[in-house]
Amino acid sequence: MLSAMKNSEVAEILYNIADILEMQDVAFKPSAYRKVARSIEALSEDINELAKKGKLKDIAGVGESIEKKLQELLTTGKLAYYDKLMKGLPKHILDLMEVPGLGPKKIKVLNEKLGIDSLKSLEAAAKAGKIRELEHFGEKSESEILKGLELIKGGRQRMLLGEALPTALEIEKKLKKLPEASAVSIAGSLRRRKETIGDIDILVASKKAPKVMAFFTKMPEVKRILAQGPTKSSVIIENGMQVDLRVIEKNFGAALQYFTGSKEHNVAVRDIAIKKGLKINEYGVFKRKGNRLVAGKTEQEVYKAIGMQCMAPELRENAGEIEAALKNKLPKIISYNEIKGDLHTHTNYTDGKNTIVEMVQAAKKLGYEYIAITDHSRSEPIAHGLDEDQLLFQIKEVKEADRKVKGIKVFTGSEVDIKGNGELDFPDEILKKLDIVVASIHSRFKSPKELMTKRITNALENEHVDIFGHPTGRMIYMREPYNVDLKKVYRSAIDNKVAMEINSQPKRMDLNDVHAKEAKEMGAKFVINTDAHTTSSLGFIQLGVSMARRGWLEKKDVLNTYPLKQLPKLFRKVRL
DNA sequence: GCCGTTTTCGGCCCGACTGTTTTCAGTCG
Repeated sequence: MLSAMKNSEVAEILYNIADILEMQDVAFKPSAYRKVARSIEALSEDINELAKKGKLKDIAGVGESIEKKLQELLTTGKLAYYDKLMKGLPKHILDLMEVPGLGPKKIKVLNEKLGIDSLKSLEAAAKAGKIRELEHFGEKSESEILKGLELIKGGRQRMLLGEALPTALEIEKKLKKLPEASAVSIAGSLRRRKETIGDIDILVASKKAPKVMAFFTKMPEVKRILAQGPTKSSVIIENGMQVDLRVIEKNFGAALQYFTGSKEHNVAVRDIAIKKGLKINEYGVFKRKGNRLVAGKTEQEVYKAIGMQCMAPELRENAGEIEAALKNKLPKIISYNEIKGDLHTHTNYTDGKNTIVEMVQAAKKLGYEYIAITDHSRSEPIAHGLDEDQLLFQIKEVKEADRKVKGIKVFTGSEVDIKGNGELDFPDEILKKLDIVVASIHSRFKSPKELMTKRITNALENEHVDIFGHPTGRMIYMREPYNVDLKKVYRSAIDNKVAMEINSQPKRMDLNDVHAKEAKEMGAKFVINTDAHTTSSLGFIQLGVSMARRGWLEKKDVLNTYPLKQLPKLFRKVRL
């Protein structure tokens, strides 16, 4: 049987088509294909589902011709048009698109003049000094190509939000101290709190751009300057991250809106502006006739000028927020200070680093009203999972900590392993002694979809389970999510009053934004937890909240935003 | 190839930076 194509695979083929057409000097079609590719990447639904419902044309940018091609691709796994385009082409030539600074046009020249058709032949030609001899290329382009090739070999990938954010905040802080800077903000995907970040974007308002640029490019952590102009500079800092700085003189709001993106969001926003006879760029909102400035000081002003509600950066992905903002129907998404407690934490009883009391005191310091101690169960030998006796012993100590540390409620709990057969790692008479039970998968990740789905729904049907921990099991860049029918899992969680976890570990961030939004639309409830193994990682909660915000979750959807005294209504075993 | 409260034909988001030119094309975000 033909295995279904993923949205990302379909998008990649469309991107490839666009690149090939551009090499052939075909006008406008490339951007048409790219637009559809971007729409498909941003879809929250499986494109195969859309195809089944005959709704491919609902995808932005899809017309008759591309609809037919998508149908062919999704039903047969092949696309004659694409094969035909690829036929006359060297097999690996599209790999060259990965080299920074090379696009379809330059690749075409390299291929025609030097016969370059792969990364390997590109490197050989560059090292032999042949590229500098080409028209419109020079020594500099040649050495940039070699640097680019090194970068690809190093496999530099996007960094995790949890890694990029602290670095960016440091740099932002330094820039804020400059007397020449009247406003400073992180922008780009980092401001939108995407789970992975390509590079750090920072925006500064200043009338003395050269001074700001000089300070920025001379910061001690700068290792290499990639570009430096009067309004834009790019550097690589010592930990390998790329940081881009933009300086603008005025209308900070317009610039911030522009550089926050996403690109898809901005294209859609500009489209609306055009229809209203307006033009939006980083300098402001202008009347198309006469070029008169009508807005730009703040982001609110920019959105208002085109008849939209202003929305949090986390929502700007062209995933429905534009339509909602036009109708004044944006959700009131959860704020960063509304979490009242953490319901998934570990201690040195298992693989955590701190004692129960240390964890409790750290939670109190964050202003929490409650915390649950949920160490691993016995099936987790790697994490030194507790057996029944050890757990019973720990329960006593947790209760003691609850009495000892005033001003915060400490719940007993466990992160119970869901075994291969869907049974839980502790019997019911143990589970019912606990206030909070988090059920999670830690083994047999490769179970087939049906089995995995059944395994999970079985576990969620146990009346003692409160939370389904890190629901997809993915680890960013390290482990794919397990194969599971998530809709059935959400349904089971809703029916059994189990909350879906948004796990805030930087590598997990699980559920992610798209899944959380889907689950919410079906009626699921959530908890945002850190799964902290140290006192300091309780701070990861901010990452989980950002994921929830990106998933359009509101305060009422997230159970650990409720005050302590309401918890017995929300969780079955919690007693105060 | 797509799309329509400027249009069913004739437009397509837009500006900065780079390297190569000597006024600009390509790339990037």
